[in-house]
Amino acid sequence: MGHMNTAPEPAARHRWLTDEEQRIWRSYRHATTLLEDHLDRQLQRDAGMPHIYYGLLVGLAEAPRRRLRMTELAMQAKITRSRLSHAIARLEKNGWVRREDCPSDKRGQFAVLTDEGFEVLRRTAPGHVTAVRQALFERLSPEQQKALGEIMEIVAEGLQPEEAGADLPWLR
Amino acid sequence: MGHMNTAPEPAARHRWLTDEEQRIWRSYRHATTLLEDHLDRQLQRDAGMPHIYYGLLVGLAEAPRRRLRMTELAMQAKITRSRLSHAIARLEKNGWVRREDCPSDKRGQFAVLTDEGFEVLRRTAPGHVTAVRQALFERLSPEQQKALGEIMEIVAEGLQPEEAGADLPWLR
DNA sequence: CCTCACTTGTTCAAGTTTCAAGGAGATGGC
DNA sequence: GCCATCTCCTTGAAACTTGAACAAGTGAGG
Repeated sequence: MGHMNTAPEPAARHRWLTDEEQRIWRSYRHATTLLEDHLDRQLQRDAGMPHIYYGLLVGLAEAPRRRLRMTELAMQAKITRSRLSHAIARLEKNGWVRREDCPSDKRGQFAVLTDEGFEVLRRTAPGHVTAVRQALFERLSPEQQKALGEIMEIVAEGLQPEEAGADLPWLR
Repeated sequence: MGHMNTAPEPAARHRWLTDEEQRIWRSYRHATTLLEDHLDRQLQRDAGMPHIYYGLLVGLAEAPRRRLRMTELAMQAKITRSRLSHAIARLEKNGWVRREDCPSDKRGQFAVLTDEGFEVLRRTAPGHVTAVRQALFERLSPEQQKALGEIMEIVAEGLQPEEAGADLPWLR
């Protein structure tokens, strides 16, 4: 919206990125794009699904009784309920997930990992881990790995959809 | 492919991630997902296009005569030609980009940033830079910024589609 | 009870991305 | 010149994502 020098926001907020910051930002964009594409293709090829769908199966596999309410799964995967609904429909068609009604809340649905889904995971997880290891961990020193973890934690913390904004409801 | 203990690859390659590595990997996934979603919504709201499309306009704005061959633009943005073709079609419909034939190669097309497209960029760039700054740079110490740049450069280097694999053609 | 506000999950339509296929032009050997 | 082959870019269909709208259910306060 605001775009001129005397806009509502202080001028300091409109300052450009320094050359160094631009360089860092470009590297970030470049690397994250390449890595996501790489893993997406790896999983599409080896497991027949995109990375995000794989993450859903992992989420279910780690949950008690291998099931999670739709909303919980959506939050854990950081996607909208709508997107999850479509995704589960597809995974259900594959036979890897099954829906179950929630007895205590008639609106609720559980997404349940089937044995077949678990099997897919068991079969493809090693290859996926290898891909992550080769692309990331094998290339970074222990110090860099530690730094990366800290940095990403800070960034994520600043963007939490709920926790951070919950006490400032008037902002949205 | 391989999935049992005595598979073609050495057992060492199948070792799981340590707890620490898993923590780092989760933070990475979490942060990059949130940041991309955040910027995508910011640009969809303020500029009426997804982040990647915005990046295409920036690429054109920085090019000599504000134009680039389709293939060059696709490489710079790290997307397929097909995807670019669809994207440019949409941006053309918005009046922000125009196609021009290449005189020296009749197969070739230039994507050219229109004045209107440049204007959109001029109007929305400050807000975008602010979003990046707030989400990333304002939260990291100078040392962390430096580390992030180095890490991302290393990761990107290992995933270059062409440069890196070109001398190992038998791998793909 | 009843009602109003909220939550849960789905659906629809529009937009985006992917993949395979293909038209058209360039290139290089013969 | 001619042919096979490669490159440039587009196309179409299927898969995936998004945001708004919605039906159904919950729950707190009267």
